[in-house]
Amino acid sequence: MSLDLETLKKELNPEQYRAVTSIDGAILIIAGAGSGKTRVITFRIAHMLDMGIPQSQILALTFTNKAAKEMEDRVKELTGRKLQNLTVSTFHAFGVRVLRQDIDKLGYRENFSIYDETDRTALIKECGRELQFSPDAMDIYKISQLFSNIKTGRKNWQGENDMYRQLYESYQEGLKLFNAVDFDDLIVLPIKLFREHPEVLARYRERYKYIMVDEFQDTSHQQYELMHLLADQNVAVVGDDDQSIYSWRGADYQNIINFEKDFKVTEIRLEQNYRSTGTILDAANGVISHNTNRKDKKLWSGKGEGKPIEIFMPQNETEEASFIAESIQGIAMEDRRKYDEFGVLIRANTQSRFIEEAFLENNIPYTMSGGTSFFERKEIKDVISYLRVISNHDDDINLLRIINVPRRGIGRAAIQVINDEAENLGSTLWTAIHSLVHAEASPASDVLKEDLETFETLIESQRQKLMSGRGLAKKVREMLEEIDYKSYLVTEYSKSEKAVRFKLKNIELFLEMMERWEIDPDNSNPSLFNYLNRVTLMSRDNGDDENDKGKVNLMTIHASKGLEFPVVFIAGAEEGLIPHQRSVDENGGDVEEERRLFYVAITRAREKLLISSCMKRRKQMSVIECTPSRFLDEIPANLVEYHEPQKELSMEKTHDILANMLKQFKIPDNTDF
DNA sequence: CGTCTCCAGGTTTTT
DNA sequence: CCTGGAGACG
Repeated sequence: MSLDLETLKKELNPEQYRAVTSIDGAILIIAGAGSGKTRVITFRIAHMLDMGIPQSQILALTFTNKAAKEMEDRVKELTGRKLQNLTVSTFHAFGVRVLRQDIDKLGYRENFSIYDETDRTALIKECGRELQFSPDAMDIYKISQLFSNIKTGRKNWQGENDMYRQLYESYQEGLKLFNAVDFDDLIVLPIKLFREHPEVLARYRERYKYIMVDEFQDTSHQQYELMHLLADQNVAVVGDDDQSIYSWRGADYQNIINFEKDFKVTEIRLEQNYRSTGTILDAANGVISHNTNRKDKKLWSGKGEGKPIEIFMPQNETEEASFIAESIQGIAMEDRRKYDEFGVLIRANTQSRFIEEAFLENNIPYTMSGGTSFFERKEIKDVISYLRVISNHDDDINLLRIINVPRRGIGRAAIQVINDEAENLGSTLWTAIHSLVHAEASPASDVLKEDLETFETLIESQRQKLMSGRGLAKKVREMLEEIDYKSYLVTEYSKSEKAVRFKLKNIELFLEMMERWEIDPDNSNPSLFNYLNRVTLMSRDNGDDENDKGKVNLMTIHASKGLEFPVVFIAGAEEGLIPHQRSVDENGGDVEEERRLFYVAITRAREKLLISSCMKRRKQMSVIECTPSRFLDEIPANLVEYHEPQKELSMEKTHDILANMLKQFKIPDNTDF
């Protein structure tokens, strides 16, 4: 398509047109939900290219791989160009790019490992053991969060935190020794690099003249800092403070205010919603208006009023699941909709289990994105760990993971020996193993020596193969055969043949994905190192694909941001789930972020929105009575069609809840059930 | 010393 | 369901 101004004027509304054609200077685009944000961004890039700006000067930063990929695809489609020099990437992936070039200046070696949450916890545990922290005193999850906050400057050492200071230092030393970086480092280290080496920064500033940041409300201070360092003057950020849902990860939509302070900003507001019916939009507006701390917006829709929002109250999560499955089948039939037009949104991954079961039972194809990510499955992690060790011998954490998988006689006592040796040498485990095998006076027994040598030879020979030449997937397949991973799975899961088959299938899937990546013509360098970096950053994102066509989309609300579906179910709209109990507890009763989350969920829907709130739900081992989410009360009652519970199973309590709901919603007389 | 077996306990959201 | 630990066995 030619993108002369005439065409743009026709294709876009006046505000969108302004956003697309304002290329110079600092622009803040406040883009309400469904206001055509992605369209604006892609047109903007296409327009810049059309104006003769070289693609290499453009840097577009997003938060998820999905968003980055979508943006890139859409620009390519729109311009019909290959655009191999256009940089569209997540903040973290951009960090990797920077570090890949110059990490040696920070004292790391170039084949560094990136540690995901699993590796990170393993390392913290390891350090904790060395420092003799009692295991009970360690809430790993909390410590991990604390470390993240410390590293990104959100918290200082004070009060009771201080007891973990030594642990943190040991954690940091570990990372450095293993030549590994964690997710926070991917932002923090580039900043450090740019600060300490202005000549490196200058190179990037010279190259990227036009910067764009999507989902700006989700930037952390660090990410803002990184952007600020890079940005000269032409920087456009796009965001919506009402959709800020990552504050627990350091996102701070106050960055919008910082941005206005640090740059001479032109603000453009996109307030026309092209996505949802009037009913859905009014519901969303009704909910979000209860938040006090926000930029006031008036989103409006040109679409008709649409159908009312339906609220259901299943007895429990099993019934909720089958209700959702059956409704999807019903609506698909009645409205002639394909399965991929449905989105089922949940607050927590744990909710997925029952819904997945119901889908399986009813033969509904679905994809679940998020959850225990594919790449975090044990069998996949094992393969990746092998590759990591092969790529970076000093990666102790991954070495420990696979040194006895499949079992090769290197158990706890052997590892103790290796550990001691490493401590003596002040080295990594790999070096210690080498020393134990080859040193004259080795503290290792002959048997152990032999086992260790076999392991060392295995890794070395695989390294020879995998680090050069093509055919990565094929070589990995051969490696798995050599270690006979299949037999390992068979013995390990001897009780469940089904589990074995499932795991083998996952590995097969993994290898196929790897192969596809490898032969992708856009992929200029299919090396092992590049693959590993990519895979770690992808960890949560499913390998999306064409695979999802024709399937119901099941996902957390967080994962649904930026997406839309003709029909949306929100499951588990109960107090304690949304707003989540932990969020309420941790924020001293402040539920504004949870409300934004609910707002995001509602605004995913184009035409039809169904919400369910269970009467009871299993929680840990017991069944608890549930109260409908307070946010349901914030939806204007005239937009809602309320369905009574289908079966009268329980007693007074149910009636109380019902009576409450009746008061809120004034059931229309024609609710027949 | 390594492996196997069995049981308990635990799940907010993600790059 | 899946991990991690304790304890028995070879």
